[in-house]
Amino acid sequence: MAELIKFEDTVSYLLAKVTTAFRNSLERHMGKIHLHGGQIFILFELWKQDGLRLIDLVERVNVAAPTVTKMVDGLIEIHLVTRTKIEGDNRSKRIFLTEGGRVMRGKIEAQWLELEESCLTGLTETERLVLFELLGKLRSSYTGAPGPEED
Amino acid sequence: MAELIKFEDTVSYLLAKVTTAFRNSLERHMGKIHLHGGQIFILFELWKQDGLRLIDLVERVNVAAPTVTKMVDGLIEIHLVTRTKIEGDNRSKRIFLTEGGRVMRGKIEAQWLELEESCLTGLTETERLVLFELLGKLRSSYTGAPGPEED
DNA sequence: ATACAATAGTTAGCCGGGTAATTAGATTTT
DNA sequence: AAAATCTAATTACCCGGCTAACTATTGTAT
Repeated sequence: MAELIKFEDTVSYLLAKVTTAFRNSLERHMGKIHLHGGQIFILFELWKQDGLRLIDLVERVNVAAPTVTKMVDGLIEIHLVTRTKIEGDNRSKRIFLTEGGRVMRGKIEAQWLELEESCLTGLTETERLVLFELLGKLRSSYTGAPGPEED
Repeated sequence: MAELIKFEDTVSYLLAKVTTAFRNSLERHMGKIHLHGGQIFILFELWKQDGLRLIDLVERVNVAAPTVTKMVDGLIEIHLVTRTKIEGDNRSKRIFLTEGGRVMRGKIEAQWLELEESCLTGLTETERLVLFELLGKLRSSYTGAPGPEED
């Protein structure tokens, strides 16, 4: 008879629990400044380089195109970005920060620091560094390896 | 002038990226056996104790009641569980595994091990242990601390 | 010029999370 | 007994992810 896995003893199990908890915490923190958790990743990229096309955001944020469309829709509704046609290519559109979108950075940074602190309480400085390192490895193990496609 | 945060250098940023990557990987692995990523956490609990009420699953899985309702709906559709009224309290219902639901455990364990290995490739045994430890601390920092509620 | 292929973006619809409001039944208070 | 409260579950609706399919436009081949 096959022996049973203790799911709770796997990294994947803990990852599942931690990731939903983190998403909730992110949403709660950003909700305090009337934003949603996903939108800020669009802003992160626009702060680095304004006027990106949707497809550029898709590459940089690493989520699917329809997801970016919806996030941008939300940001347009609250007047943090605009979406304008490109001259020379009627397919593309550029997304630009509004003044409000630029100003929002301060509030988001404040919430981000709170978020960071709230999830790292209880960890020593060394543990934080190690965690950062390991999460980085996890990330690249996902993005790097395409994974088996057999069905 | 306020100095700008490098969001990419925070644990929260990496956590966000790992979160979506992990969720995608989970969905892809479970999709291979025609399941969805959230449903298995219901099964985990029913394998430990069959016949739980919805509210019991809410506590154990740690997601909101409507989410559990939807997951159970999905599991009923594919005939892995049933939902039956309780005698003595017409508000509650118990969720029971079907034979198919019990048999599915083997397939899920296989996919789970693949998932685990795919995300841990590139980590040494020591790193895996440390990661497990740190994720455990993260988890309890979320579940343990209610967090500030000031608005 | 015409046909075909590639690209940019959106729409539709699904699951996983959430909150708010609702229904129905059980309990408690008066 | 009647009213009020609490509890269990569902429904409706939101955002964050996805895939598939569709619209337009641009580019390329014939």
